[in-house]
Amino acid sequence: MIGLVDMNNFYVSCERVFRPDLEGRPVVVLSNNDGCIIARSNEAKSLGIKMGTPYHSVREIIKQENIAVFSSNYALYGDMSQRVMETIRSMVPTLEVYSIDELFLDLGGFNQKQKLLELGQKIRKTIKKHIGIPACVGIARTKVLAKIANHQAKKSMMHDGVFLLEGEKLMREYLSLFDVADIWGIGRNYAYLLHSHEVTSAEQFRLMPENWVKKHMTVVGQRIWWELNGHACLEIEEITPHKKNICTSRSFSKPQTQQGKLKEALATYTSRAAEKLRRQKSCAHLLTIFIHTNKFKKEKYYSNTITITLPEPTDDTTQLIKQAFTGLQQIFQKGYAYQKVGVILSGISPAIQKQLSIFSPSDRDKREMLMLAMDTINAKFGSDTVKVAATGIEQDWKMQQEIVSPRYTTHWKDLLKVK
DNA sequence: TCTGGGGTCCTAGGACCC
DNA sequence: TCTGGGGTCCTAGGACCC
Repeated sequence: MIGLVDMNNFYVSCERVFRPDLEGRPVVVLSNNDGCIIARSNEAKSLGIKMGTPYHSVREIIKQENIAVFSSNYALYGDMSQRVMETIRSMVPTLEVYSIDELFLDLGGFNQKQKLLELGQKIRKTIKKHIGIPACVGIARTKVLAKIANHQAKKSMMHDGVFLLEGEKLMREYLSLFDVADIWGIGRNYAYLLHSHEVTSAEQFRLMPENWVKKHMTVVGQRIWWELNGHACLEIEEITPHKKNICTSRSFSKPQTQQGKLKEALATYTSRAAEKLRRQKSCAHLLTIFIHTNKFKKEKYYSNTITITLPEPTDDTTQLIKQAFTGLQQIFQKGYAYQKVGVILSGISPAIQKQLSIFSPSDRDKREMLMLAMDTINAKFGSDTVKVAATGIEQDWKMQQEIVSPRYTTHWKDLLKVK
């Protein structure tokens, strides 16, 4: 059996751990740059606030209903997530961290209904007690079914936050009521396709001919179909594979026209991307830069992208920034107000297999030491304690985060004061 | 005024090789 | 008239996820 633990309204719940006064009050969390709503408390959901709504379009109702608003605080959410994962790992040894607020459990050994439900409850109670985050648990034979079971656990508190979806009769009953569009792996386009063939429930999809599914939805759809029919084809992946692409980008707080500002931002994002690269002990040999103006504006839209093949795979921040700048030079055009710049590292290989070119800089060892020193200092004293000068001092292009909560758990100066 | 960011997998088609 | 067969690698685009 497979379990899916999913934190309830995770970002909102993280904020509430340190602000218990917000319990019962509607709360929302905004995306980077305070752009969209990306998390909502149940109260906010019932007020009709939709996921992904631009903040500015709901200002009125936020005021009227006295909704608490937070900028996103990933330092906090990431740390809280790790704590939850570690806590659960001590109870169930085989698990897959699927996202910041979700994990799959391998419950292979457990088969008794009662035992499964008890374990689910124990997990919920422990993370609520130890970390303060509420969660629900869905249990079923496959990942896709566990996802559906989790929906059910969340939907009605009748089940006390744990739902076991097992047995032909129960499956038929719940899958008939479950919208095909809400199945994990069925997105907007497939939902549209299925609806146009009068398939609206998960049960109807499960009864479609396999050939039809394969033909119209490729093997991806076929796997979902199998999973829905109780045959597991998606395994628990305990080890997170190394990333094949690493992307860092942000929108500016205000549109930027000067190349100098874009360079600062680009150097900053490249530094971040290089850190991610070194953390997974990899090197990249392709570097892509993209820039674009705001497509929602009336002014003429410009966007461009360039991919540079690096002379040799590298994880060196200064090398990457140098290449990024030459790329920017080529796609930057005067006279536009840019909204965003970003960098993507790809062609990723393990750092040990570095393929040295004959032109490789002779001070390689020194550079490696430098990166190691930077990472060590920044890990100990906080991000950006030391950084490359090209990232700028003022950074007045930086994204807007007006209502961000303290980083309670990761920065000494933000530690919660009790008295 | 104001619209997030970071990923994965699959397929088809072209270039190229022997 | 008639124009091989079997592969690999790469890329773009489409689908999806949180």
